[in-house]
Amino acid sequence: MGRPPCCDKLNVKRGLWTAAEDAKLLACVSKHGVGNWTVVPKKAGLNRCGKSCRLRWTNYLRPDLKHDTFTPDEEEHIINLHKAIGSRWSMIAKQLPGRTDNDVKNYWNTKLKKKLKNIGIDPVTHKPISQILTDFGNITCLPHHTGNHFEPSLNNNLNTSTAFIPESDLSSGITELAYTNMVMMNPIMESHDHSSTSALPFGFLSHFQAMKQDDTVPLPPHFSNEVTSSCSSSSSPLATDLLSPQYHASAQVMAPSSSPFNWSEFLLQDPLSSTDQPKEEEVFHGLLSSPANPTVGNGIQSQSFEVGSSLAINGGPSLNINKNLANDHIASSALISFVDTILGQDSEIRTALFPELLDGSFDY
DNA sequence: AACTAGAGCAACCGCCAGAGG
DNA sequence: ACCTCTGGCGGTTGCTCTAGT
Repeated sequence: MGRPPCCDKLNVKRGLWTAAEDAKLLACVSKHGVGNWTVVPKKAGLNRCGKSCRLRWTNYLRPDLKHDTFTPDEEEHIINLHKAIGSRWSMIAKQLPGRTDNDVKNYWNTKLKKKLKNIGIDPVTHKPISQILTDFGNITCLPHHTGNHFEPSLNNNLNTSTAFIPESDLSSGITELAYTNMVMMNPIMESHDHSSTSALPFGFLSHFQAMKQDDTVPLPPHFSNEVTSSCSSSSSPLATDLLSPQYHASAQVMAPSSSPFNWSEFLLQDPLSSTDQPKEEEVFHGLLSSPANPTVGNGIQSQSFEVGSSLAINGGPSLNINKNLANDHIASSALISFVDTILGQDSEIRTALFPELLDGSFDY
């Protein structure tokens, strides 16, 4: 048999912690340190699960935690890091001294997502919603029968995707379903002849739904709920997006200057620059090794992570993430090769998972 | 004053990888 | 080798507070 359980799960106290419990936990941790959380409740005289004690300590009682509101600098860090690595809250939190993953996650969900939506940026892809709409306009109307056929399950599966729909878009006649479909289909559609995608492929959607139900079937990166650009091409603007004047123009339009920093800066760049696409951890270490990143744990030597500082990734060319890429030749070259790589990988994934989509004989 | 809706956030849930018995 | 646990993580829930009516 395995280990004995750490506590009687049915009889431990749950819910909010009292001041007395906090004091006991603090006293215990200061006396014995943080090691084996399974014995902490017994040592501290608490009727709590060890897991609950660990959570309380790491999220609230740790002496190095900040409990004040996030600063604009911290906001910048979170947004930049989210754009780079997605919802890896623990990794993001490690870059913000005194903040926990829970803090960062809550702040993102309650404040930053809304802030981005309000200025027309999709908080998942960090792309301007106007661009998504433009792309949608290039796809001819979704047929009614398709909507009727898929609406319930699609809405069920993709509720979160519609969260960012600006009211103006809804009032202008774009339904949530259409919007959802648009966002869903856009990454795949945009690299194909738009004229051939006038109807949603039933086989494709059912394939998608089947994959959602079967964990053994790998989802293509497009369908990740929270997209991470370090491992997925979909969150990064495609080559045509990055290099087109419309992309830059729309980014400018969608980012008013009322914020303490320029929000449009979060739209245009991707930290990956090398043709040899670095692994996720390498990318993040590339971020950490920026010349200005404060030190945070794991033995990683770093200094303050300045948004706008150059990112030297994996020994490759530096990307200044705050400079306009249109004016940055080096960065543009790096991005082009990066995007080429991504497009190639994208194509492979599509061929593997949706051969019918790439087969000219496929009949919708 | 009472009610309601929304925001904020602490805590829980469930999954995973690695480790212990 | 197998089973079960721990620790860590991201996602979600539900309670509390506050502002608006």
